[in-house]
Amino acid sequence: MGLTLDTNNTTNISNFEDYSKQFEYQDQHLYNLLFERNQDLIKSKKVGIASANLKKVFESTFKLSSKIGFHEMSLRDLSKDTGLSMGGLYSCLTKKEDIALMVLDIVELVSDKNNQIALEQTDELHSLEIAIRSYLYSSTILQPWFFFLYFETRSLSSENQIKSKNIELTTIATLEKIIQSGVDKGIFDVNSPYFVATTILIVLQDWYLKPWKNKEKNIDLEQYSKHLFRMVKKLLRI
Amino acid sequence: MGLTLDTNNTTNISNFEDYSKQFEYQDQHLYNLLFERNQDLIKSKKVGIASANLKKVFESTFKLSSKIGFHEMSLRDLSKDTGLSMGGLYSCLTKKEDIALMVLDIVELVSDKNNQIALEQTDELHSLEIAIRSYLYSSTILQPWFFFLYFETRSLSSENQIKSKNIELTTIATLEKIIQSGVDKGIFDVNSPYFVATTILIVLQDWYLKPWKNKEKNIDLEQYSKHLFRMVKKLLRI
DNA sequence: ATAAAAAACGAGCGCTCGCTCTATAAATCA
DNA sequence: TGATTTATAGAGCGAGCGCTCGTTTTTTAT
Repeated sequence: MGLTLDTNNTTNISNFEDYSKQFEYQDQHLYNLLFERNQDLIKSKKVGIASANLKKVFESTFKLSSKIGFHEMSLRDLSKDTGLSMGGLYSCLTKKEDIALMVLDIVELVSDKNNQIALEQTDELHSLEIAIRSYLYSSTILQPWFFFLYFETRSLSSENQIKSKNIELTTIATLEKIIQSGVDKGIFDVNSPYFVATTILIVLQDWYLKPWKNKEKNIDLEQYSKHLFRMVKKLLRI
Repeated sequence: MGLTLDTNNTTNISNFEDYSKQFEYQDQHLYNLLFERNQDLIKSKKVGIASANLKKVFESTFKLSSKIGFHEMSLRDLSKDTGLSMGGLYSCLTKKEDIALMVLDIVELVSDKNNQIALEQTDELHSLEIAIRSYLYSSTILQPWFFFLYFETRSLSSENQIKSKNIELTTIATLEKIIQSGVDKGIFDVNSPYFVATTILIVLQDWYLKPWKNKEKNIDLEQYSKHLFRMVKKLLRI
């Protein structure tokens, strides 16, 4: 806070490496942010200790729950894998569900930012490219977070399930809005902007939900991004 | 068995109503089939009683687990919702996981049949249309089954997780094979048959995974099917 | 060096889980 | 009708759950 350098809005989105360098929701920054945004849940006083523990908690949670699910992962499993005692765990949590809540918070934050960046552009095709890249890049860096939220939404309260669902609907609506704008200008030719928007989103999701599919086929991030953008242009008759 | 009339291979796939009439994996037939295929797990001797109980078990399981997840659904919840006692439940199960195993079995069976039908066709574009329709139609009738398997694969043993994953990979491979065949004949023009195949699959999955999205937008099965097929033609430059 | 504050520890609490098992009821057969 | 098989009931079992809390260890301030 205060010293963050990239409050300017010229987000570099042309390649993953540069994007990754200026992406603020990762590593130390991410866990410090979690500490700041959840001080009501966290007993620890010092940011350094709390965020080190949070780091362990999330890394182990993603590791364990990706195989067996969040509910099947016990806090004793988590304690063993993090190396923290039960007390240690509960110094940065008030209850198990808090883990899922914090994931929701971060994914929501990043998704909103992605949508916002896409809508700032003036050229519609470029806008779609920006949307695709920022979504792919951020969900690559935060893959376990996006994956977790998708599969564990049902572990949340119904209020928060709606919140999670709305992240998806908002992104579709953002894409649809851009496409519709291009249709209105006569740049795009498409029957159903909604169908194209929802298709883009699920292809974006497939990237972080089933990374093994692309690993098996040796498709890397840049190839995937180009495939998708080429597909979008076909669907929009560009 | 024996009296099933549609062992001929002229499966009617041109509209949902006709397809639904001759689709054998539903209602009484489905639960009788489950009884026959899992007699090692089922204590009940009489098919009528066993399949009536299985029907209750699966309907309640899908209802309860779709909201909170399979593992979070306790057998006491299930007992209450089905109206069966614990003993009644365990007359058609040997353990909770059996429910998930039987879902895997049915979805695998139906998916294999879908792939087989698609590969029987000679014309590639028609073949894709058949694949899309049969997948959409069957997953509409068995929506809770397909949905359950997708979200509860992680409740299965790692051996069965692989089985579940392979259903998906086999379907993609089937679609890719058809597309590649069309490319070889010069009918289709496409960069990556695999990418188109995987995109088709995830759009098919979106239909049964997020039915509320299409309900909200008043998109029915026929519209969805046409949208998807039109998209496929665009991607294949037809 | 000493006192105060913060963090880590982990046994243990109350409870719910999947599952079993015996007693009872219902259906089927002789 | 009586005998036998089949199905249902649901209390109870041990294990494991999320979470707490008195205690100990470590850090920080004086």
